[in-house]
Amino acid sequence: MGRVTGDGTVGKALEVLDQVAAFGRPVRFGELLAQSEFPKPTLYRFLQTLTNQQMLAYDPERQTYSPGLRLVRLAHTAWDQSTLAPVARPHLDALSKAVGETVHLAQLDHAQVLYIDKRNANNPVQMYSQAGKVGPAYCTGVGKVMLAFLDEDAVETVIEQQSFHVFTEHTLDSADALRAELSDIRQNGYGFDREEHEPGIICVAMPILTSAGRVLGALSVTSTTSRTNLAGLEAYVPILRETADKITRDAQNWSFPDYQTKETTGI
Amino acid sequence: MGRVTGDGTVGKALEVLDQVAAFGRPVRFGELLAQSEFPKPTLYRFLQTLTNQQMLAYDPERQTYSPGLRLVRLAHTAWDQSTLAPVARPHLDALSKAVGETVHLAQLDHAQVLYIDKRNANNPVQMYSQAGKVGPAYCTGVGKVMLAFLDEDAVETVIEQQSFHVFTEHTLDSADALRAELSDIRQNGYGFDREEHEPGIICVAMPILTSAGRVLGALSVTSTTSRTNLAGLEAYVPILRETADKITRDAQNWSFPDYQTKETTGI
DNA sequence: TAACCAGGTTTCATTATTTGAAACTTGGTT
DNA sequence: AACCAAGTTTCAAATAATGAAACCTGGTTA
Repeated sequence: MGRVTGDGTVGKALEVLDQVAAFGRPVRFGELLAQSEFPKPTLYRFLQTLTNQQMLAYDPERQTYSPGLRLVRLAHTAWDQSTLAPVARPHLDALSKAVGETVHLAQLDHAQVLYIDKRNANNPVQMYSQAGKVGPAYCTGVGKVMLAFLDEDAVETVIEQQSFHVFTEHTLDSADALRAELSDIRQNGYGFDREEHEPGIICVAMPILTSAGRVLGALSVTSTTSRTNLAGLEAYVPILRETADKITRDAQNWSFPDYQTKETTGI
Repeated sequence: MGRVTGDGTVGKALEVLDQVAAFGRPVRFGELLAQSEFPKPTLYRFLQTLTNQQMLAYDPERQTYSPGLRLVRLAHTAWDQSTLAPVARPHLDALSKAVGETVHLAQLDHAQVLYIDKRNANNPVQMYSQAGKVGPAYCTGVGKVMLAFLDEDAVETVIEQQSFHVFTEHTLDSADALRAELSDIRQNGYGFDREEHEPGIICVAMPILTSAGRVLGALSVTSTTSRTNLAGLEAYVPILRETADKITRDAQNWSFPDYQTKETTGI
């Protein structure tokens, strides 16, 4: 009965779009209907509209829907305009060259980590495969360092939304464990992923903050337990900090909020 | 009065989204209003809804809208599911290594070229910067080879939509010039960009076709007139053809339409 | 200080669109 | 030939979108 989506028709249509994307593979009308809150003709019309609008692609051969090319076009602008990526790019390149390990740039989106850019030391390139990918905040290096520097009520809101799904034996599995970890991170100024998300995978992560202390994003250097250990990764902290500082500075000169106050903007 | 967008409210909202993206920079309400066909409160509400839905990001400091992070998330799925990129990736890597020049993968979207992936020989990575970018079909190598292998009525539809803006002294500036060029390309099986889009920039391009001859996309190797010439680029035709064939084959094994007939799918 | 103004936001009766139960098609199967 | 699952269309009722006008609000000018 009550409102389900908010934001009227547009919100509902976008919910359908998310639903299609969530399948992660081309999906049939019936499959969507089975788990849709919308009645048949309503869902049908949304799919038609979204397909018309190229937000979905329809394969008539297989009668399946997938996210459409218009999203790729739009995301190009979004990535270039609403993320740290363009500002961070040269610094990420330099960091990658210096450390010779996989490097990530991430931002917080809702209560999740959104990967924005990546440098893969060994087989270079790859990437869109990673950019746009989302991951859990409570068990990744970048996620935890971003949470650590949110203000107190924001962090609680985000903590409530974590699933605390246990991926490995090291995964933090409760809000309290996470709070303790965040407190440590605030002390140190950086954090680790101690095989919390994937066995054998470890990383050091550094937040990117504005001069006012607001969280912009995070950087990390990732490796494996077979190649190094946490102490080894900790050696990257200075260069990570420098890189983060440079990104902060460039973001300031570019156009990020929280920077140019009314006074400096004025005239 | 008459319908403007089709697709009702959702179509209108997406039109606003496009309008914001088209600015290519954070944009204020007033600027949008000035060139919007919607009255003030209507535009206002669309912006609110889209912002709510994270399709737009609002910067309260500067009172500006930009495309939002939700697009980046959604595009990740779209790129991975509705483009040739995941199938082509290893072949593009190999091609890039072999030729040591910049390599592009593109698809046709509306009447435009949509760049899907890229390998930059010298400074590797970059990319999302390119992936999602659109370009003209009538004056790029990838654009022309894709047009050349469309069926006759499809190609005419697309030709009608070309702007024939003159970028350089070599730009094809009429439908007839383009038709002649496409005919040549059909003969050869591949095409060139002879500094038609940017002075000094040349490329060889190869279409990627299904076994039934339908256009899936195109590959190109790009260089500069200071480093090589068309004859030099033509040497890459064999490896381009091989690469395109491999992509065709893999696309077949993966899941592209026009391939698995009811018989092979059915059991 | 007061009047003014541009840019942005809200109201609310009118209008147009969305909604979904039910009926209908279609292609494939018993 | 009857049946069935999956997808598509209809149409009156319910709902949401619309936009002219009024209203804020912070900054600027007289």
